[in-house]
Parts: sequence; structure tokens; C-alpha cells
Amino acid sequence: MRSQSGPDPTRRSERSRRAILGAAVELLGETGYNELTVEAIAARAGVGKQTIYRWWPGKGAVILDALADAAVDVDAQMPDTGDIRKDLYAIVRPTVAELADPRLSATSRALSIETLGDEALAEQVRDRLLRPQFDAVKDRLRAAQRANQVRADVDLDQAVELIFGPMYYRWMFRIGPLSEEYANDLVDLALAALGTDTA
Amino acid sequence: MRSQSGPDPTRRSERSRRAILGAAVELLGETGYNELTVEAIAARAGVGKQTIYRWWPGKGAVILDALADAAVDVDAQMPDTGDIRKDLYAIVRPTVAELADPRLSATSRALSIETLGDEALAEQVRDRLLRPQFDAVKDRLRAAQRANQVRADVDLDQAVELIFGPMYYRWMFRIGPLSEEYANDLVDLALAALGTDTA
Amino acid sequence: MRSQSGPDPTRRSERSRRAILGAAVELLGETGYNELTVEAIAARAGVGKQTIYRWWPGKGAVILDALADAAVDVDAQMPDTGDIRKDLYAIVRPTVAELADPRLSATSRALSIETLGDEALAEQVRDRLLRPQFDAVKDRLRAAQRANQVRADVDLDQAVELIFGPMYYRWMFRIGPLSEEYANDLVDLALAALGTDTA
Amino acid sequence: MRSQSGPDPTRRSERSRRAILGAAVELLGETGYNELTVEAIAARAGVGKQTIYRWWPGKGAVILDALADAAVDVDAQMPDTGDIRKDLYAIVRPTVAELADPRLSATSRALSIETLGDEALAEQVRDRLLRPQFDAVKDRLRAAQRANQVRADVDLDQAVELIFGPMYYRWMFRIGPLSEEYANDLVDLALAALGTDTA
DNA sequence: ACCTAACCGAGACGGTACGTCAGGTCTTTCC
DNA sequence: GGAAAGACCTGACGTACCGTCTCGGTTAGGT
Repeated sequence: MRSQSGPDPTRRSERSRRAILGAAVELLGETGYNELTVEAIAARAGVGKQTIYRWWPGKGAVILDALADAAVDVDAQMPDTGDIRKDLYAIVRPTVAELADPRLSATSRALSIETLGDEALAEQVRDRLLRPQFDAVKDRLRAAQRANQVRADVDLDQAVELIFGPMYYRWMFRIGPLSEEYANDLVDLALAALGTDTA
Repeated sequence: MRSQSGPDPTRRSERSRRAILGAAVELLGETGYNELTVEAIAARAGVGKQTIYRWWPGKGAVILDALADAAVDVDAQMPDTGDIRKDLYAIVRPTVAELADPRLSATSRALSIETLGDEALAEQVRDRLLRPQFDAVKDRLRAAQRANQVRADVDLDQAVELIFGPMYYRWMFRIGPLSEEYANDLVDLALAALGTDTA
Repeated sequence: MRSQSGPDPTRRSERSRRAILGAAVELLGETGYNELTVEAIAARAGVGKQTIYRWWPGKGAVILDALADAAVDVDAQMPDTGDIRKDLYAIVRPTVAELADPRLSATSRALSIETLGDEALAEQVRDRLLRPQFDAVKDRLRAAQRANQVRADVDLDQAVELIFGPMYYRWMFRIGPLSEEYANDLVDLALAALGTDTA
Repeated sequence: MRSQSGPDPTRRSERSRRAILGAAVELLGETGYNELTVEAIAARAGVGKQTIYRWWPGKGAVILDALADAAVDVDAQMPDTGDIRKDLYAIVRPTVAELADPRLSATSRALSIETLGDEALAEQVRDRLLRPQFDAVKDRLRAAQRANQVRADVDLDQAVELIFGPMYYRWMFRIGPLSEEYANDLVDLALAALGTDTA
């Protein structure tokens, strides 16, 4: 027997949904993640708290939705100029720049905190926010592999992690600067591991 | 002119300090980080809340101290057998295993959440918990560089990050398994980037 | 000029009306007055909330209607045997018994709460629920006055209050038992005040 | 095993207690009982809500305490001039006047609503607020009984109720005016029932 | 036999207050 | 004067209902 109906999604107010997600990202920019409260989101959105709790289990889920919603627009495509190094520069540089920007970085931190604290949310974050970019890079590397610019025996998942991993690590623990020079060096170092030639 | 004295550290109760740190790690193991409260720590430690607030600014600082305290004992030394690959296996495998262990991993997540949410704590975490291991690996790589096992032009900081970054990235976003095989492959891939030979 | 129409009573669903009033009395019996909610009435009656708010201004009005509806059947007539004492016993005893019954008393309490809290409802309660009985007793006393069983100078309103007042007072503040013996004594005492003879 | 300690009354802040009770009576005067909220009391008193809930189970109990506290000062003594009629005038007239005053009456209504809705509070109200006056009148009637101004066979409890009952009844259901003339007539009528003489 | 106006069930909505929880501060009492 | 204990003010939590509103789906008369 299946019942347990819950609210009826067809009756959901799109107006309220957008107001809530909008208010969430706004407030996330203005205050830190820890300072962000459901009450503030509701107030800013001009919405009753119940309307939030009716559709989301809690603050983390709202933020995830808000960020996923905001990210949809910018789901950048991976360029393919034929030169894998150049293309990686093109994708890594702006990502590094984004992490270096205190404003944009704040949302990433919020996201990461959620990810660390809640396994279910972690899956959502991984699949809805990270995966698109991850797969885009992976596809580009596969093409490079076919073009003999990347060794055939390289595991492409590990290859992508070799690029993004150090970047997030440096960002997360604030180990060093996130400059354009760093982005270039990172790509060069990774390609040294992946490339067919020693150059 | 107020002397801004604050409490007198010489009169501090070592008994209370240890009870608090002990209670913190215990509770961190029993419940998640978000569920951990200062009140619970005080109650478990048989201590007044004020005694915590007298000596630490907040929950994060207590946990950091607690973990740093616990970590002191295990501050592993980096081996040096002359074979850099073998030595990296020896350090990366147990680290990966630790992240794979749900019990031990929980404390790392707690740490990371603090790191993400509080810049001051991030520095503490970086310097007191990560740095020792980081520097140990860096020293070992420097030796390898001198032994011509690592290219001379490699930036050693980036080199260390190339090893630890992907590992934390995979752990943080739960991207893939953290197996011993993964540890080996990671080291191999990193050494492909760093090594003087193509092998 | 707006016609200020409001809902059209001719189209009102008698089915819903009865279901609502029925649900109200049921719930009043099951839970206290304060715990009674419009939502619960609507749910129990299988009715939309709007159907309640369309026809009644609020919970109090619904309850009043429900109780008035239920009371219609029992609007007892005052007997007239010629013996005023005997007739007063006949009306006071069951009224006391009703107040003594926890089940029936609950509705009276609900009624009284409304009365106390809302002046407009108080008038309704007074006129629709109390007045019939009040006037019946008053008429009977007038007859007794004509029969020289009650002093001619007695104000009949005050006379009725002299009987019902102490009864409700005792009930309301739970001052003493509401037994048949009490009912008899009350009538005797009141008649001592009203009667032409000392007996 | 008995524990379940609850808060320690010796540590209770007298300052907060008085502020809360004061705010409660103030607000009761400004708004109706139904409009009175715990949050408003806390805000007005400059007190945390928790401090209210720590010491009282809910709004009703606070109000009861507040009114009992306020009533303590005015716990009028019953005069004894030797003339029972005159003395009853002296006590009934101001009581009627108080019920006639919309301002003072509001608190009585609040009290009564609590009384009707909560049995435990009813006992408190009866014992702490009503009883003193009730007993004072009863004592005075006992003296009158000894002075042969009241019949020896009269039950004094019922006698007191014969006076207060009609008064509250008229007030509660807004049956008629609560004038000084009414007060006099009520006393006269009651004494007709109680007196040794027919006059 | 259709039309159309309005009631109906349902339930989402913006709100208010609830009673609870934890934060960080302040006070009391003891050692 | 530090420490245990715990009351205090504060403010967010998640829930329960409020009274309003909007949505299809019945019901009526009225034509």
C-alpha cells in the first residue's frame, strides 16, 4: 500500500519557488552560510516558513536547489580547439578564478559544508553540480586520448580528478594562491602525467 | 586603562581541559558534527559551560584542539627507503584507508566543515594538522629531486598537492572508491607527472 | 452601489451544514474547547475549510450553532402543577444533573467560554440558549405570583437569577457538589426569599 | 526513585518574575485575553520566552499568578458594624461595580475562561482568588447567625452563593445592568431568604 | 439540452504564535 | 579567583492553525 501522499506538486506556486531560491542565493552572498536562516529566507522571499518546509526538508536542500538552479545557466561547454592544453587552460583558469573570488567562493563553501555534513545532499551536489563539468572535461580528455595527446592507458576519471583535486584542495585548506599562473602550472603538471610526449 | 587580562592560564584546571577534549572527541564519534553542541560537551565532561567559553571561543575551536590533541600521537614520519614510489605508497595507502573508514572519516569531515566555515580556524587546521604531513612528504620529494627521481623544475608544493588533492577531492564529493588500488594508481599517475623517466 | 451579496443561502448544501455541526459537537466531546480547531472540524466533516468560513465567521459561531441546534430538541417546557416548589424542583433538578455530568457539562463550558470572550456571541447565547428556559421559569413564577405563592413586590428577573445564579456559580468555580440534594436546598432557599409565607 | 528535579527555585530571578507578572496584567488590560500571547508577555517584560516556560506551564498559569499577585493587595476585609444588611451592601456594591467596569471586568473574564477550560487552574482560581472573599462573607454571616440576624438552619456556603451567584450569572451572560440599585436589591432579596424576620 | 453562476472538496498560500533548543553571558556558591 | 552549576536573554527551529485564495468538479436553475 502506497499513500503518504505529501503536498501536490501540480498546485505548487512557481512564484513562491522562484522567490525562495532567489532569496536564498541573495542571502548567501550577503551573510555566511552559518548565518543563513530559514526564517530570513522566508522573510526576504515574502513567503511563509511553512511554504519552505512544505517543499524542502531544510536549509541545506533549499540552498542546493538554489545553487543548482543558478548553475544551470552557466553550465559551460568544454571547448575543443584540437589543442588539449589550450582547452584545459580555458576551463581551469575561470574555475580557479571563481574559487579565488571571495563572493563566488562563499557559495562553494556553503555547498561543500552541506556535502560534508549530509550524505544524501552530497550525492545531489555531486550529480547535479559537479558532474556536468566533470563529464565535460572527461569527454574532452577522451577526444584527446583518441588524438594521441593523452596516453591510452590513463583512467580518465582519475585524470579529471588530477586536475580538479589539487585545485579544490588548495582552495579548501587555503594552502596557496589561486592565481592564473597557478592554473597554468596545474594544467602543465597534470598534462605531464597524462601526455604521450615528455614535452 | 583595562589590562584586558582574561583568565590566568597558570590556574587552569588540566583535569577540566582533558575532560572537555575527551568529551568532544567522544561525542564527535557518536553523533554528527552538526548535532554536536557545546552544552552536550559540557554535560559529558562534567563541566560548566563557562569553563568552555573561558578557554575557547566556540565549538569549532574545541574540536580543533581535541583533534589536534588526538592527532599528536600519530604524526607519522615519512619513510625514506631511497625508492620514492615505494615511500609514497607507504604514506598514501594508510591515508586513503583512513578516509575510507567511516569512523575516522567523520572527524575529518568535522575538521573540514570548520575549515570551510571559519577562516581563522582554517589557518589553525592547516598549520597544526595538515602541515606536518604535508612538509614530511615535501621533504621526501626534495630528497627524491636531489636523487634525480623527480624532475628538477617541479614545484614541490604543487607536487604534494598533486598527490593529496585528488584524494581529498574524491573523498569529499564521494566520487569514487577509496581503495588500496586507487592509492597505488594515484601515486603512479602523480609520479608520471613528476618523474624524470617516462616509465 | 455594490450589492454586498455574499453567498446565496438558497444554494447552501444542507448536507455540509449538518456534517459540520455534527463534527463540531463530536469533537467538542472528544477534546476540550481550546483544542478544537476549524481545520479539525472541516476534516472530520469531510468539508473544505472555505465552506465553514463561507457560512460562519469563526469557530465560536459554529459551536454556538451546533449547540443551539442540539438544544432545540430538548427545549423543555416548564410544568405547572399549581405547586411552585414542586415545579421548580422539576426544572432545577435536571439542570443541576446536566451540569454535574462531565460529558454534557463540557458543551456548557464551551458555550460559556464563547460568551465570556466575545460580546456578540454572548448575546446570541443569551437569546438563543438561555432565554427560552429563563423565560419559561419567569412565566411560571408570574403565575405563582398571581396565585399569591410569590410576593407581589418581587422582581421576576431577579427571582429567576436567584435560582440559576448560584447553580452556575457553583458549577463554574467547582465550589461544591451538584447533587439532587443541592438542587432541592437551592429551590427551598430561593423560595424562602420569594415566598409569601415563612414556610 | 524521585528525581526529575526541574529548575532550582532558589536561583529564580525575582526581577524577571515581577516583570513577567507585571507585563501580563498590563497586556491583559490593553488587549483581550484571546489576543494575549506568551511572546508578547516576554517581549514586554524584557525576558526570554524560556524564562516563562521554565516557571509556568503556559499562558493561563501566568495570568492566574499575575492576577493572584495583584489581588493580594486588595483582599478586602469584611466590615462588621453589627448590621448585616449594611455590611453586605458594603461588600456587594463594590464587587458589582468592579464587574460593571469594562476595564476590570476583562481580567475577570480572562480568569473565568481559564477556569472553565482547565480543571487544575480552576482549583487554583477558586482557592487563591475567590476563597478569601468567600470566606470573609461566610464569617460575617456566621456572626450574623449568632446575632440571630440569620436563621440558624441556613447553610452558610449556600448563603454566600445566593449572594455571589446571581451577580456572576448576570455578569457572565450579560443579562441585565450591574448598577448600585441592583446590588442593593440583590442583598435585600438574599436577606429575605436568610433573615429571621419577614421584613 | 445546454449554459453559467455558485457552491463544493481540497489544499497551497502568507502569516502568527507556539513550545523547544542551543548559544553565549551572568550570577551564585563552593573550594 | 577558578570552577561547577545553572538561570538568564536571545533568536532560530520546525509545527499547528489561522483565514484567504485558487483550482477543478459538481449542481442547480434559467434559457
